Amino acid sequence: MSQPDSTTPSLTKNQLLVLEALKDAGQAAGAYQLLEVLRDKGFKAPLQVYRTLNQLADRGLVHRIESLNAWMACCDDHHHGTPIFAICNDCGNVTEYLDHSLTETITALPTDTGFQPDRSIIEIYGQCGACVASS
Amino acid sequence: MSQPDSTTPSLTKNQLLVLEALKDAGQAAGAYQLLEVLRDKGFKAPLQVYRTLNQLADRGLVHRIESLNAWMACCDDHHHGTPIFAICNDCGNVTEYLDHSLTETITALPTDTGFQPDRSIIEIYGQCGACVASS
DNA sequence: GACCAAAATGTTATATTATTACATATACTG
DNA sequence: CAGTATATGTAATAATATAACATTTTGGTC
Repeated sequence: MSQPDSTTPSLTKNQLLVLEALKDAGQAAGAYQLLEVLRDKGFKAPLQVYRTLNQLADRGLVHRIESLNAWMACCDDHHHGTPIFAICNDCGNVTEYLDHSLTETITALPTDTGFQPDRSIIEIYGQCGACVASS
Repeated sequence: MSQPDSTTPSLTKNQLLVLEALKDAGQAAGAYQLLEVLRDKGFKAPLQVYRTLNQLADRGLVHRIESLNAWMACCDDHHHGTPIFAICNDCGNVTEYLDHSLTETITALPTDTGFQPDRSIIEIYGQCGACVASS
């Protein structure tokens, strides 16, 4: 092998910057929110952020939360399977879960109609443990 | 009049117009797309459409497809349970499914962390039967 | 190193989606 | 009818995302 590491083969400078900014955020963050943080590092336009986020998402290093128009660093660099997000109505915190059997159940669902599933989006809203406890 | 029918208690004029436009579309449609259609009926601003779509969604008569920023008329006026959408990568068609047990499985998932699920979003991308057949 | 091609990046402008703020009208309740 | 809540109208603007094109960097080849 010529690559340094098969799970993270040479991220570009921008990819490292965006990934780090997202990890630093500690939570789901919007593209413009990341842009503000990254201006210090020389970022100037939204497209720089969007492009990089999409590149990282293609590698499975970040996920897009569709219902929030936000992005989150993957919980464990480069897993397989469909991530499931639990989003708190009160504090807004997002937690990523993985459940292989659930992924199978879901993707199996529409196949009786000939539908061939590819990828799926699962986002669950509710009240997180901490917010339940303090309410 | 009091209420003509407990399942559809007196929709307002705008609600009827938007719901009909969405049903006529026969597919998921964006808010601005609906606005164009509804200009004939006197609609002039996006907010008129968004407001009405949200009212209809609250009643369960339309659903929002988060990953498409689009809206769809409910498959069977006012069901319970989480709708599941299968979206074709090729033709863009969206089909709504209902699966009560799956809804339970999903909402049960994060409860071991104290998370109290409320509502969930499930959108599956792939190739629909028709597109599989013709490819 | 000189050269080319491919990929990545920079930059400007613009498209698309959604909401805020406030004015007006309509419907329900006592 | 008065008062209130809900629905609606309208204008302005915010928030999110992409198109189009210029430039730079990277990686291979001679």
